[in-house]
Amino acid sequence: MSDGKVTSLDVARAAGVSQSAVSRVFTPGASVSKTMEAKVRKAADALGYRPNSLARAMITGKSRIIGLVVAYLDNPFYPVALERLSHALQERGYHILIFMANNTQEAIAQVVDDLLAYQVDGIITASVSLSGDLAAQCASAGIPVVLFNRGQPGSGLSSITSANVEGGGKVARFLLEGGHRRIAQIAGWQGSSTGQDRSRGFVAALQEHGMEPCATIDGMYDRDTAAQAARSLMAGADPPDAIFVGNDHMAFAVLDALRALGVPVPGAVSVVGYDDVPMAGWASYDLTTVRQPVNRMVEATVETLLAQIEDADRPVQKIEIDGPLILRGSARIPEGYKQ
Amino acid sequence: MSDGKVTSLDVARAAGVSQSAVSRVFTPGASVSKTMEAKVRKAADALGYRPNSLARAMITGKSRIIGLVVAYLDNPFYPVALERLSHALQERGYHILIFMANNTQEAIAQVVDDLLAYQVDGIITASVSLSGDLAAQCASAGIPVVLFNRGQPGSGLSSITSANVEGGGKVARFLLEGGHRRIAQIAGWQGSSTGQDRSRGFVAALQEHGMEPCATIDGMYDRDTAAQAARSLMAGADPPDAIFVGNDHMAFAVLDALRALGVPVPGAVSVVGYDDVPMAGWASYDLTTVRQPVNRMVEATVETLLAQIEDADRPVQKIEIDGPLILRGSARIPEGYKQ
DNA sequence: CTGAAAGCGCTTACAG
DNA sequence: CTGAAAGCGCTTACAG
Repeated sequence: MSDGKVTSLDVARAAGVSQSAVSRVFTPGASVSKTMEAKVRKAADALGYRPNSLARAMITGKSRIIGLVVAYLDNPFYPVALERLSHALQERGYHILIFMANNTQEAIAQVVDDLLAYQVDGIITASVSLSGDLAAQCASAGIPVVLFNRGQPGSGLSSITSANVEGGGKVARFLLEGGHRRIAQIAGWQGSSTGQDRSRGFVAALQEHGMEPCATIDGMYDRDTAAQAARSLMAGADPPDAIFVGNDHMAFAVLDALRALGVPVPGAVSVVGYDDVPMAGWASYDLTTVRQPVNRMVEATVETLLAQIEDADRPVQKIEIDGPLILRGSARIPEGYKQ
Repeated sequence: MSDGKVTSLDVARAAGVSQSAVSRVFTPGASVSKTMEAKVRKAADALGYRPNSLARAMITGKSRIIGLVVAYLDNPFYPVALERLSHALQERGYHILIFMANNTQEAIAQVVDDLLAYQVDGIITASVSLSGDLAAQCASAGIPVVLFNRGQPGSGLSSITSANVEGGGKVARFLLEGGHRRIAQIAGWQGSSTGQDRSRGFVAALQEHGMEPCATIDGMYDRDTAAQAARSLMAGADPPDAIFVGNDHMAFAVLDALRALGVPVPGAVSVVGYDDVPMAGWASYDLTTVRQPVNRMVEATVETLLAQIEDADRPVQKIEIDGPLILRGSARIPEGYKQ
C-alpha cells in the first residue's frame, strides 16, 4: 500500500527489530518466535513490503530463474508444451526467462550469453540444439541444460524426446498392414535429431519387410516446403498411395494441398503425421498421427533439470518416451488392426 | 573459458587495474582509454568474464526485465503475438519473464506479486485484466502496465487493442450487403472488453439498418462452447443465414460443427470470424474475418510501455488500431463489394 | 581518464 | 530465538 521502495531495514525499524529478524520471517524454515513473526508481518503489511528477489538471488546464488529458449511458435506443438512447461515450473517456485531464437548458432549464442548474465539456475531449449562451444560455456558456468524435443548425441546434454525411431517404425508397419505399396515420406528437418530418427525408424521398418520409401523429401518442418513436396509427389507418373509426414504441422499443409488437388484422402492416399497436436483431432483434418506425450515429456524435462540443479553430480539423462499411434480418418485402417 | 564465478574484481586484478575501470569497459558510453579497454578486455576474455546482470540491476535500479502475463496459448492469436512481442523486446535489450495465469484474480495476484518481487521494469498482460487493487500495487511500485488485446476503462492502465467496435460494425454491414437477413452472433466472452466491443459495434450497425441479431450466444472464447452454440442455432425452427463469431479460434470450431452437420458454407450460412490468425487463410477453413494487425499492435504495446518506463509522467494511452475485413470463402461476397 | 569508497537489499554464519 | 556484522557483484558520485 505504499512506496514501492520499502526494504527489510524499513520494516525492521518500524517493527523495532533487527533486519535479520525480518529476513527470517520471510525465509521459509527459519526459526522465529510467534511474537516476532506477528510483529514483523504487521509492520511489513503496513508498509507493503515485499522481499527483493534479485537481492536474494545475489546472496544465495540461486535466482530461481530458468532460461527457456524456443525457436518456433507457429508449430502448434510448442505453444502447448510451453504452457505446460511454465505451469510445471511455476508450481515448483521457478520463474521463466523466455527467449525466441531463430535456429542459428549466432542468435543462440547471444541468447545463452544473456541467460548466463542473468544467472539462471538452468536452461531448457525447445527444438533448439547447442553448439559444443555453447554447451561448454554452460557447463563451465555450472548451469545444467536440458533439450526438450531434440537430442544431441555426444553433447553431454540431457535430452527428452519421444521414442522417435520406434514411432517411425510404427507408422511404417501400420501403412504396410494397410496394404500400401508406394509409400513416400515428407520427412522432418534432417538437420534435427527428431527428423532423422523418425525417418530412420520408418525406413528401417520398411526394409524389414523388403521395402523402400518410393520417395523421400525433406519438408524442413515448414508448411510451404511440405505442401510443395506433396504437389510434386502427386505430379509424378506413379504417385504414392501413402505419405508419412514428419510432423502434424506439415501434415496439415499436405492435407490442404491434397484437397486443393482433389486427391481423396485416404481414398487415393493415406496421410500420417507425428505429434498429435490438438488440431489433429479437429473434424477438418482428422489426422492419423503418432502422439508425442507432451505432459510426460514436460514432466521429465522439469524433473531432470531440477535434479541437476539440486545435485550437480546428477548424471546426464537421455530420456525417450513412447507414444501410441492415434488412428483417425486420414489413413486407411487395416482390417482388425491392433497396435 | 573458465570457472563461471569470475567477478569484475578478478578481472581487475588480472589486468592490474581497478574494479571501476572494468565496470566502465562493460558500460556502454562510459569513458575509458583505448589502452585501458584493451587491457581489460584481454583479461576478461581470458577469464571468461561476463557482468552479472542481477548485480547491475540492483545497483542501477533497472532490471531490464519485462513481465509478461498470458492467459491462453491455445488460441493461435497469442503464440504469434508472443513471438513478435519477444522479438521486439529482445531487440531493445529487454528480457521477458513469462507467466501463464488462468484468468482468475487469485492466480493473477500471485503472478503480479512475483513480478514485483523480481523488480521488473514493466508489465504486459495479454488477454488478462487487472483488478483495481493489483493495478494500484503496480502503480505504487512505479511499474507501468500495458494491456495487450484487452481494454479496461477506468483502470488507469494503458491498453492496445484493435478497433473492435468498428470491426464489429464492418462485419454487420458486410453481411447486410450480402443480403443476409437472419444474422446470429456467437459472441466473444462478454466478461472481456474485446468480446463486448465487437458485439456492441456489430449490434449497433445492424440497428442502424433497422435490424437485430436473430440470436446471440456467448461463446466464451471456447471451442466447445462455440461448437455447441452453432449446433443449437442450426437446430432451431428458423436457423440463421449468417453467423458472426467473436474470434477465429471459435470460428474454426463453428466451421467444423457445420461441416459435421452437413450445412454448406457459405451456401446455407455465411461465417465471419475475428483476428485473421494464419490458419484462417488455410484451405480447410478459408475464413472471412476481421484482421487484428498484430505487428502494429505489438509495436504500439512495446513503444507505449518503454515510453512509460523511461518517463514516469508519460500519460496513460488507450490505443485502438483499425484492421480490414479480409474476404475469403466462408461468407457470401456482395456483388461489387468495396470495403 | 582512473581509483578508492560507499552502497543497492538482502542472507547467513557467528555470538549471545 | 535474536542481533551485529560481513559480504554477494556490481555502479557511481567524488577526487585526483
